Amino acid sequence: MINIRFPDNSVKEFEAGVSSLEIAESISPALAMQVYASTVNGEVRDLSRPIIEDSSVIFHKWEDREARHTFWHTSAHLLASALEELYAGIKFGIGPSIENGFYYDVDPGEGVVISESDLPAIEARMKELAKEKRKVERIEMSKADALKLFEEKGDEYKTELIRDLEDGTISLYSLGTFTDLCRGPHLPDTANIEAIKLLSVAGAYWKGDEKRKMMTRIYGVSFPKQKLLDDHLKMLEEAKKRDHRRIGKELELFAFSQKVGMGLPLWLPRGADMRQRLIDFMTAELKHRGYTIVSTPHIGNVELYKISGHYEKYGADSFQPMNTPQEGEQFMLKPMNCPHHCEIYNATPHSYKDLPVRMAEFGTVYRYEQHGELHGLTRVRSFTQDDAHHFCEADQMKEEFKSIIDLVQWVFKSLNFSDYKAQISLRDATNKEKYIGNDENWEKAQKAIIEAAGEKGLETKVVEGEAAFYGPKLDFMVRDAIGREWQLGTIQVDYNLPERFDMSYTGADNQKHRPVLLHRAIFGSLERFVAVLIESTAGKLPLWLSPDQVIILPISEKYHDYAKKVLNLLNNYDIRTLIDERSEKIGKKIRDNELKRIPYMLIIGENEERSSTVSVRKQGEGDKGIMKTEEFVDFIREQVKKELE
RNA sequence: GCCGAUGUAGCUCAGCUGGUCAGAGCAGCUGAUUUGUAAUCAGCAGGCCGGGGGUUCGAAUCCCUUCAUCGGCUCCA
Repeated sequence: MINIRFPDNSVKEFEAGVSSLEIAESISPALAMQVYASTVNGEVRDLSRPIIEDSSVIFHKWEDREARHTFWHTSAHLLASALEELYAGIKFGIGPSIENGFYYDVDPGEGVVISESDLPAIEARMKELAKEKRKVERIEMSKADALKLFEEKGDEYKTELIRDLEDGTISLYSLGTFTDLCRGPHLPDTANIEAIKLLSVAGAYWKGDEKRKMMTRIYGVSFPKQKLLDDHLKMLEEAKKRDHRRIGKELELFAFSQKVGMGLPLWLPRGADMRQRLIDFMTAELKHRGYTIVSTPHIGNVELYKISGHYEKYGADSFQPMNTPQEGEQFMLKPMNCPHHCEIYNATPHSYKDLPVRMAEFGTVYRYEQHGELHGLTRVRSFTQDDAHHFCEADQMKEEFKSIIDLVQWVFKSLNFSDYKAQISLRDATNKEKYIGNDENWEKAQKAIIEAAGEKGLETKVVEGEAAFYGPKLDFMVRDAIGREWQLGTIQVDYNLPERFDMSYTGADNQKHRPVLLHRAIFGSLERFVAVLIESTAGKLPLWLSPDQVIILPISEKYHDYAKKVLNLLNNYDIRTLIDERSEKIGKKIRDNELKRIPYMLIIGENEERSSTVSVRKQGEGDKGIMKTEEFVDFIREQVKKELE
C-alpha cells in the first residue's frame, strides 16, 4: 500500500500501481469525469500512469492550465492520427499544445497541398476517431529502439528529433494506429474530445530555421463541450471587431495607400489629432522629468551608420543609401535616432556635473521590414519613436534605469494600461558572435537591469538570447486583439555607441571618462502604441484623447441656433465639439454617433433651449439626464482632469 | 523573404459548374420630412470585378504572371 497526499494535506492509502484516475474515481465518479491530468510529486502526468510510491497528487480540472494543455496535446495527436489516415506518406514534425489550442507541423509530401478547404474533412475524421474512444498508451523504449522504429517508418523529422535527445529511455504515445515520440502527458483516451475546430493552416519552417524545409502547420482548438467551443469562437469573433485596422478605418484615424507604398501609414485628421495629443502629453511629462527636447534630420550620412555599427549589422536589409548629385556622397534614411543623438552629445563638452543628460525626440525612422511582416500600424516601415537617450556615469546607470521604469509605469497607468508584461532580454552566452562589446560590460549591464527591475518591484520574465546586438534590454509587452504580443516600451543599455563615437565627459578628477548610454522609448512607436490603444479600448478612447469629445444633436433645425450657442461656449473652454446638423430623426443621430464612439452627446430641443440646459448622453451608456450648460462644461473639465491625474 | 488563402462600387458582401453577372445594403448626393434617446421616405449617382498576359465564339467566373491584403513562419537596431 502507498500513501497519497492531497492538496488539503489529507492522506489516503491506495494499492501501489494505482492510477490517478482511479484515485479520482474512488473519491467521486463526478470528479473523475472532470479531471484531465494530475500533478504527481510536482510533475504533470497522465491520469492513467500508475503510481508506485508514496506521492502527493493534485488533480487538474479544465480551469487549470495543465488540464487544458494535456487536453490539447492529445488533440494534436488526434489531428495527426486523422492526417495519417487521410494523407498517405505524410510525415510529422512537432505537434504541441499552445496557449489557446494546438497545432501539428506536417510534411504532406511532394506536391501535396493541405489548404483551409481541406480542414472540414480532417476535422470530421478527428471527431469520428474521438468517438471511438481510442486509448492513449504510453510506451517506453531505449533511444536506439525508438530510432529504429521511426527510421523504419521513414519519418526523417522524428528521427532527427530523437537523435537530438540524450541517451536513455524515451517515451512514445500511441493513439490508435498513430504512434508519436512524445514526452506527454496525455488524456487516458479521446472520449472527452467532443468539440473540435481546425482554425487555419500556415507555413512554418522546420525547427524554426528559415534555411530548412517549410512544413504545413495546422492550427486547431478543442473542448470537452460544444458550448465551450462556441463561446471560444464567439470570443474570437468579438476580438476581430476590436482589430485596430478595422476601427482605424471606421473612425477615419489612419489609412494606407498602395501609391504611397506599403507599410507607410497616413494619419488622417482625426488620427493625427490623437497622435499629436499623445506627443503633447508625453512632452509635458518629459519636461517635468529633466529631459531636453532635440530634433534631428530624417537622413544621415552612411558614414554615421558605419560608425554606429548599424550599417554593418542591418545595411543590407535597410532602405538602400541614396546618392547625391555630387559623387561619393551617400545618405540613408535613418533607421535609428541614436547616432544623431550621439553627435548632439558630442557637439558640446560635458562635465560630470551635467550628467545625466537626458535627450528626447519624437523621431521618425524608416526600416525596411520584410514584406510578409507588415501588419496594420503595429509593424510598419515608417514610424515615430518617442525616443530618448540617457548619457550617464556608470554608477548612475541603475538610478536612471529605475527612473525610466517609473516613467513607463506612470504613463501606462495614466492610460489605464494594466495588462502588460515586462521582459528582460539577455544575450545568448553560447553564441557571442551575434553581439558586439566585451564580456565585462555585458555582465555589468545585465546585472544593472535585473537589479533595477527588482528594486522597482517589476515582475519580469528573463529570456536569454533576445538581447539587442549591442546590449541587454527590458521590454514592455502587450497583447493585441488577436492575442499577438507586441513590444511597446523598451530600455536598453549600450556601452558600444559611446565607444564608437568616442564620447566623453570630464570627471571630478579632471580626467576624461566614457559615459554609459541608455536607449529608451515609452510608447515605443506612436503607430504601434495607437494600435494597441485602439484595440484595448475597442475605439472608445479616453475623453482627453478622443479627437471629438462632444457632439450636439439638435432635435430639429429649429434648435440649430441654440446648438451653435452651446458649441461656442464649449469651444471657448477647449472642449472639442461638433454639431450634427443633418435633418435626421434624433434616433438616427444617436445611433450614428454612438458608432463613431464620440464620448458625449448633447441632445437639445425645446426644453433645453428654454431652460439653458443640455440633455447628456454618454457613449455606450445612454441617457444621463439634464444639466445646465455651464454645469456640463465643469463636468467635462473635471472628467478630463481626473483621467490625467 | 517563405507557405497557404483572399482581392467585385468609399464600406460590408451576393454573383453556383464561363453565355442579360455587373448586383444588394450602408455611406454619398438631391428632394420631401422638422423629428425627444441606437436606423423617416423617395430618387440619383458610384465599379475597366486589383494590374498584365493567355485559353475561348464569349471571362468577374478557367490558366499563367504581377501587385496588394489576410493567417502563420522567419526577422524585428
